[in-house]
Amino acid sequence: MDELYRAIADPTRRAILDELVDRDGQSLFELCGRLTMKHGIGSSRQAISQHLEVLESAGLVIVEREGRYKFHWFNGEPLSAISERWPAHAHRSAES
Amino acid sequence: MDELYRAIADPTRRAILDELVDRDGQSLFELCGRLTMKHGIGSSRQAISQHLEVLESAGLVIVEREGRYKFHWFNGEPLSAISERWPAHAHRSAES
DNA sequence: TTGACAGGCAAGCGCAAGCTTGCATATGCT
DNA sequence: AGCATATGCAAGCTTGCGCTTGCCTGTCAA
Repeated sequence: MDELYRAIADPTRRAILDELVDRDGQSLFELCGRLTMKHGIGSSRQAISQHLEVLESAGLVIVEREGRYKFHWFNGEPLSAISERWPAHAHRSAES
Repeated sequence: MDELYRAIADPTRRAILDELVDRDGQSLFELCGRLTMKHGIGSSRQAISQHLEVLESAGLVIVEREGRYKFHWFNGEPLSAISERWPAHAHRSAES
């Protein structure tokens, strides 16, 4: 459960989540290309792979192997723990 | 906006938010005591103070000085950016 | 005014995290 | 079989972060 907050703490990993929401089921190479093009991220393939491991262990990305390819899907379910933990509205009640 | 994710990445800062939700308007000393008692956090006063700076710059904690005291309020509004950015439900549609 | 109390500032340490590099494994095509 | 493709593994480096330590500032009461 601690992995969730660590996972979304990195801007590159957040961009990966954005990309997967935009187009689900991408492979590692596909992700690397689109991250470079659309998000200006110049990290190596291994770096992205390590990010995906973190996202997977947090449950935010679901992986499915198919031959020599590895496809990734976004899963936003773990994020609900955040809005359930803290109220999203301002807690400070209006007082003079 | 990047500060939000960094702020909730640390378990001690998350405990501080929990504490402020539980009892709003605490001072620094009060927070240190309750964090030690209820959450088993043995960090020094300076450490907690630095955490509060991070939370404040993320907009998650609102500060109000009163004499020599400094009171802290929880503000959950910035958290809404998370649920607005990614869908909380599973994105992978059932297939096969 | 003196002293106690609440908090701030800044330098330094140790560890974890992100990234790179180099090599290894596995799948598919010809 | 042989080679290119797609990904995995592991060691090493560097930066950032959380924390401590020591001293300074500001506020209130006696």
